[in-house]
Amino acid sequence: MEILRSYVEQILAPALTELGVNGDHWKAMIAPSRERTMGDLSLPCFAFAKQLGMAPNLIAEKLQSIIKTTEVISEINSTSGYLNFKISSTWLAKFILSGQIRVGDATGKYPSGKRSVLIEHTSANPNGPFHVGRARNAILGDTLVRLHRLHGNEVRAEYYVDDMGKQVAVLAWALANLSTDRVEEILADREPLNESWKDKADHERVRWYQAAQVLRNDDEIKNDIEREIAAMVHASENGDDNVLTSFENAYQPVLDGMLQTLGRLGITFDEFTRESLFVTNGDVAKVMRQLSNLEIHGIADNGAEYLDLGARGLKGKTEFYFRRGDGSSLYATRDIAYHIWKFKQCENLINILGEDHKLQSKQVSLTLTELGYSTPEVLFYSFIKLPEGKMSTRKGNVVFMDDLLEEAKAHAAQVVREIRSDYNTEQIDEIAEAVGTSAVRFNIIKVSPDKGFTFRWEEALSFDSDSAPFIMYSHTRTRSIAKKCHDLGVNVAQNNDLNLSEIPESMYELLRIIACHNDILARAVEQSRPNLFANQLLNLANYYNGFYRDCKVIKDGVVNHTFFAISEIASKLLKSGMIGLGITPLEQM
RNA sequence: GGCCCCAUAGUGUAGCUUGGAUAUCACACUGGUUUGCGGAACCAGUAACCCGUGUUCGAAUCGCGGCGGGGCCGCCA
Repeated sequence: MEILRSYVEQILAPALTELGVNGDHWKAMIAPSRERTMGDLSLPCFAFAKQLGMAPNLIAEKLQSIIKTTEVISEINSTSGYLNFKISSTWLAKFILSGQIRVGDATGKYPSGKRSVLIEHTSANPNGPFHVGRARNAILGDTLVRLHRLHGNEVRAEYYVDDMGKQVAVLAWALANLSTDRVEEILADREPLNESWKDKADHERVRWYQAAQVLRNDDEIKNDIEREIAAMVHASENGDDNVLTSFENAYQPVLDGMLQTLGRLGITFDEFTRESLFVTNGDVAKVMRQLSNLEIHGIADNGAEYLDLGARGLKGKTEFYFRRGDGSSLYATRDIAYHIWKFKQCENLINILGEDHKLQSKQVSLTLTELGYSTPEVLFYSFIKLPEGKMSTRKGNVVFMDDLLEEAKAHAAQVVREIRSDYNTEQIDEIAEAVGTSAVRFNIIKVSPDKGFTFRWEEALSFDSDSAPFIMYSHTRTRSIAKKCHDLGVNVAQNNDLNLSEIPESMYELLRIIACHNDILARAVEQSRPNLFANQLLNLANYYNGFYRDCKVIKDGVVNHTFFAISEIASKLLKSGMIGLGITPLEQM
């Protein structure tokens, strides 16, 4: 609870001086109390023991006896070497009711101009539909975009489109050379295309991609195919317009289909940047010339060039190749050109990458440093597995995001139908869509990014626990109460009608969690850990429910203005926080 | 084989940077309350620091060594 910090320091300073503690290094030691019942901020006294020749618990007790409570700090206690400070409920209520807690807006309407960041996320190869593993990137990335905006940062969300290279070439080759019948013949032993997606290009065209992958393993013809594909790749890397156009015709409908899926999850981008740009505009050639002049530069027998990053602390395989023997560039080389370009757009970069990109990302960063540029922050995430092993678009053992969203929606509709028999089909459909997509997002962001997990249908479709629907329901309840107040002719709580003489425990608890709300948001943003804020929103919803139980906003047809004002503040924080996580706030559900 | 990441109750998670309280919070589970300003609610209880070792008055936290899970080690992307 950072709002309390300066007040604690203020009363602590003279007391510590009196005891004989000099300097202000103790300020850094003040930390949130471990348990809420003890206090809000605590000072561990162990570090003073040696200097003062006193036991820590005696120091804490001594300090407690010296320090007097204030209007802000209503309780000071000492337990086993800790001095605990608890915030005054009355002061806190006044503070919060005076509107001093920033609500924020995750859609970016009210940037504070604090910081401007360019977040690149997703950037999936446009060769097939999203499966839940690939979608972790998009969901984490988009949530980070939203949380930065909620925090007040200006954000540009960017998708780097891989419009050249082998994966796209394979797709283009297949579409040009294989008939529909031929594709189905090759994939005869696999699951057929799900009828629901037969007009969605990402689902449709991935079969061409998969069929081509099968043929590339066929000993009789693979050499011919490989030669044709290599020629296309080579041409694309030299900026051949015809080939790049054929690539675009192949992948763009696929990308559109993929973006349609993301759109359903509320994920959009401000900018799409194509990899080929840096080949055609000469940036890549320029970067390669610069790299060739570096001290750590080396040349292989066939003319391929690399940097020896071992000289810069890289362990394991230290040669980082940036130019092939035939003079063409590699993916990482183009990525360096892309980063240099990104730094011209914005000085703070964040990338969201799968853990398989760790080495690559390290190589890019070391090289950028070598060239005198700064480096991006990177959020790495582990993969989502299936109980039977890892997912692979190539092999076809995946759970498609489109299928998951449909299942989640169907499940949500079933629950709503049971609970709200009076809703019509249209209402149920709208609620089910919001609940289904929100639940899917939340189940992914509540897990720490660096931990892998196994996808289970049962868990993905579970709404009854620590889930988005729980938060959504609390928010809906706040709206329902506000509507009732409105019906009673009370639209806004009257400030002069507030009564703070008696503050119930559960209201105090809600106020305390509200007071920490933006501390948690700041930490989630600074450390790129959306799961921290997901947990905060769950807590907020929980404490609101406790408040709701004990503090009746409307009793016997009369509105309690104090409770109503608190309820409305919680409602706003819930709503802005939900949008920050990509959960859809509803008026009724 | 080499390098990197992860490991806290049944599940998820905080704490680890800067060692110090009875290890946080939520869900699940068990028991209870309650017919509600929306019960998708509330209250209570059970339950965990991967193993070993070192440093220390004190280790979830720091060092070393293991086990387990994941990733990487292409002139692929």
